[in-house]
Amino acid sequence: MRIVFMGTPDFAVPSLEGLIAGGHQVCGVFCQPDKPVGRHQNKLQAPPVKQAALAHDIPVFQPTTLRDGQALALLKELAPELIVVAAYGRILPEEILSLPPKGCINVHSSLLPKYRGAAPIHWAVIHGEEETGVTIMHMAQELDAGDIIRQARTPIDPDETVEQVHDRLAAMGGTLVVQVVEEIAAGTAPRIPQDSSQATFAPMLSRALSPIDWNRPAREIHNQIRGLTPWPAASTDGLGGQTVKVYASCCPELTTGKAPGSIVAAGKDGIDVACGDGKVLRITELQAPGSRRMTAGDYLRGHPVEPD
RNA sequence: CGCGGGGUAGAGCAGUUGGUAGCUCGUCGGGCUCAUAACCCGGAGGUCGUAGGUUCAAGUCCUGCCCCCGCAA
Repeated sequence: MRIVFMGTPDFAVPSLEGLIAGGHQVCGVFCQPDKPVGRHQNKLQAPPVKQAALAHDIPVFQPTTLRDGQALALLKELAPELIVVAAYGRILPEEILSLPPKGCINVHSSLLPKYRGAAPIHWAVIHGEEETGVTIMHMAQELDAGDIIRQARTPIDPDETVEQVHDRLAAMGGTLVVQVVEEIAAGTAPRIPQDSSQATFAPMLSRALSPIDWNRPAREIHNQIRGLTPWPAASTDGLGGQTVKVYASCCPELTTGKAPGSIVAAGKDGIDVACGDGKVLRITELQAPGSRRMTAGDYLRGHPVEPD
């Protein structure tokens, strides 16, 4: 099938490559403009999808807006039968949604109608969900509200990080989207309306989510930590008077009578902190200001932490 | 030139006004112990990121370069 692909970050790459490997004619790729990424210089970096597209000699387009008519004209020229969108990061106007004869489909990393929005994987982990998945849907005007074509499910391990889940879902999306495109070509694709009354929203992350509230249960803090790594990362300012970012933790089945936030123990296995439910959260990987990310054991050699 | 922090032993850190390079952990050897991630004694391991400069003397002051990190994205 003749397809235009729209996507930007890592998550979208397996979908693009799946379509290419599936023998489809990807006649053009849209992604966000290159953005400065340099620390000291204003270097621009091509998004992962652009790099993948160029590696396959597919034309790449990076419009700053889809609403000035140029994007529409360009798409008419490309004349795709279908547009496939995966984490493009931009809302498609109605005139584009209605352009391709076979419509526009989207690869979304949650089990819709749950977790509509920009950061579905993160919020699923933060909320301690035991299962998530990918959804391929027809796109509608309302964000992530279109009719579902297919879903694939996967369990979330209680100690998995958002990065691990992300990579698995990206791969699943790449497989499932190819299957769906085949069904659309064959005219056998199902079309299941979402129950919008069950919808939840997963907004973009920000550093405002970072501070750890030790009054919360250990398990919830653990979910926060593994859901925010590596960015924006959970943080706490209790250690040695400085704010540290916490990248990894575990929940040993230990209880304590100490006040939430107190250091229960500090050793090479990690730093044990008392939580609101009387249980202990063990910090296993962290980062001090101006320093690099390291294990708790390494951190303790140069930053003595005494139990309270 | 977007702002700022930093590169010192295998790891993590300290090093005051320039004057013999230190701490904790690890490591090696020995001791104690039923035993141990415990304790005691002893040892090895660093051209202080790199290239120059100032100085009787530079980890420390000056300049260029490389790399890492935070903010910002």
